[in-house]
Amino acid sequence: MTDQLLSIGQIADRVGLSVSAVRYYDAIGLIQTRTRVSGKRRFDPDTVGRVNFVRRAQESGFSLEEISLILDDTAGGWRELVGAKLTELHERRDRLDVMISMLADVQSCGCQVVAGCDRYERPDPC
Amino acid sequence: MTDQLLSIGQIADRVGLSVSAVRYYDAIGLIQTRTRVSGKRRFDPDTVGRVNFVRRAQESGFSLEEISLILDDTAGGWRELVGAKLTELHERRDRLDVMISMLADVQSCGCQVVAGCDRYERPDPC
DNA sequence: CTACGACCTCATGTTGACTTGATGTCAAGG
DNA sequence: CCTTGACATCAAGTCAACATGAGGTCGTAG
Repeated sequence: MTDQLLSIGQIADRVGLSVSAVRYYDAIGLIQTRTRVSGKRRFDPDTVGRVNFVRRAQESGFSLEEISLILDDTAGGWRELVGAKLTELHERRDRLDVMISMLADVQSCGCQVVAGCDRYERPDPC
Repeated sequence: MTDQLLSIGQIADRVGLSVSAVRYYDAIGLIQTRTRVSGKRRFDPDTVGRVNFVRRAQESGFSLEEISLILDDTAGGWRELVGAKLTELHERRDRLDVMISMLADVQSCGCQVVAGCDRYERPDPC
């Protein structure tokens, strides 16, 4: 066994990120280097889970700064933040639904070019 | 009546964008200046609808370049593009749902700090 | 001994979607 | 006639989230 600490390359591999991205996360304090072995970073294994969370949160539109706040806030303020974000995500999903049906609508019309089609504005046929 | 063409300021007001943003859209060919009156841009009124579409599409994660393609492609390729985007949007919505339930889950746990909570990784309680 | 691969730092480049600043033009109102 | 406000151009700045490149350090394999 290689000790349970992970190198930056191992972290990168396990989460599907580049080494430089992981280094960046470290630099901005999103993750923490547990210790160094002759200058090289060694991470706690649970960093993998943390970074995976980061990636999922990013996909949902959170900035790295927001994610940092949510993950590490110890004052309890994160609950409020998460609540606000949830509202935002619900709105986002609603808009996404609108967009989806609108696109589906546009796609199923007979128009040659979308710019000339009114389905992207009104619900009536072209 | 002021003639039906709109100034850049009027466009900006109606879509809730800055004048410089509209100018930018013009510069990259996303919208078109119909004509100029002593150097000043005059737009077709339907530009408003077009820009509104642009904003909505942006909210759903399209880049301006993609939006341009979708709006103006005359070769019919846009249908395919829109189809691909629809698939993408569905995936996005699914991930959003996952994220929403995960966040809701995390929020409703008793943890002091999210980083120490495992709900963002597994479905079991903290 | 040397080469290699993985790591290091620090500085700078990249992309998208704008914004900001400097400087100039133009028509209308007082 | 002069000022004002809306417009114009062009260059450069901004922000996030990295990527890239130069130059140096390690430990190990051959």
